Amino acid sequence: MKDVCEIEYVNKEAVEEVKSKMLDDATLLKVAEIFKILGDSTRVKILCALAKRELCVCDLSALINISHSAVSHQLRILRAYNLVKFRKEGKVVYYSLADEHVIKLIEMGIEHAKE
Amino acid sequence: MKDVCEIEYVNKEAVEEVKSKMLDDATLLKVAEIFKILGDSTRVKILCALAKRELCVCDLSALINISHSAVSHQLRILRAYNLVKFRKEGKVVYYSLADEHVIKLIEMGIEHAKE
DNA sequence: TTTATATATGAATATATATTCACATATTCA
DNA sequence: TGAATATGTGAATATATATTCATATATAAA
Repeated sequence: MKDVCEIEYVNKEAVEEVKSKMLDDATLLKVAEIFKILGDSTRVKILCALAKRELCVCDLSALINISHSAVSHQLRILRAYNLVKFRKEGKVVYYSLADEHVIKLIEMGIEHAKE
Repeated sequence: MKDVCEIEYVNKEAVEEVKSKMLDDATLLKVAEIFKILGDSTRVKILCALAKRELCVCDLSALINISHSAVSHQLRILRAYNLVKFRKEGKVVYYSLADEHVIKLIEMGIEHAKE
């Protein structure tokens, strides 16, 4: 790939300039990763719901009309990325947002979506 | 699914309250959609690069070390969502960001990633 | 202790999608 | 016109992942 490009049109200065200014790959990969988490409507719905109020798995299941299992699987992912926290009360597990940061991101997405 | 939930634990008031406050499904789907676009490292790299400077396909290919074809496919997606614009100069097609809005979103993602 | 219920999870399945490959198109230049 | 080059794109492939199903775990209640 690289050697092919040597003999093709490439504005080397431009490429070098941008390369020096760009964030490292690892960071950009992390950026894509967080967006990938937000890039699923079930997870967006869960996060938006939890932004309004603490809810249990069954509530979320009823609210977004999806099986408990599916909700649980998605909550697992959201937990893994520290986007939600939870507390147990007997059999019931209540989920809420880990912090307000995620909502800021989603709100920007909403702005974009509404355009 | 719905009737199963009738006989299970559901805090109906909570669910109704949140449901009334939530954005409609169509909007949330659109939100997830824009995040899905940003949820790929190749596309994030392309957008971050274009945020610095207008670049052609071959430049992008060399910069992020991926085949022309792959870049072209991703640019097609970014074009479809009006995230990038382009101008032709002879054989060469120069791409740039459609607007600064996307970068705001990515910058928030970077903030999150750097935490 | 037995039963019922809320949640979690592994495996299977179905679907989406990123990349590659081959080829098409468009433009420049000899 | 014909060759070279930059980009675009359809099909195939490989991989990721969302959901379902079956089952496990944990807690409460009978």
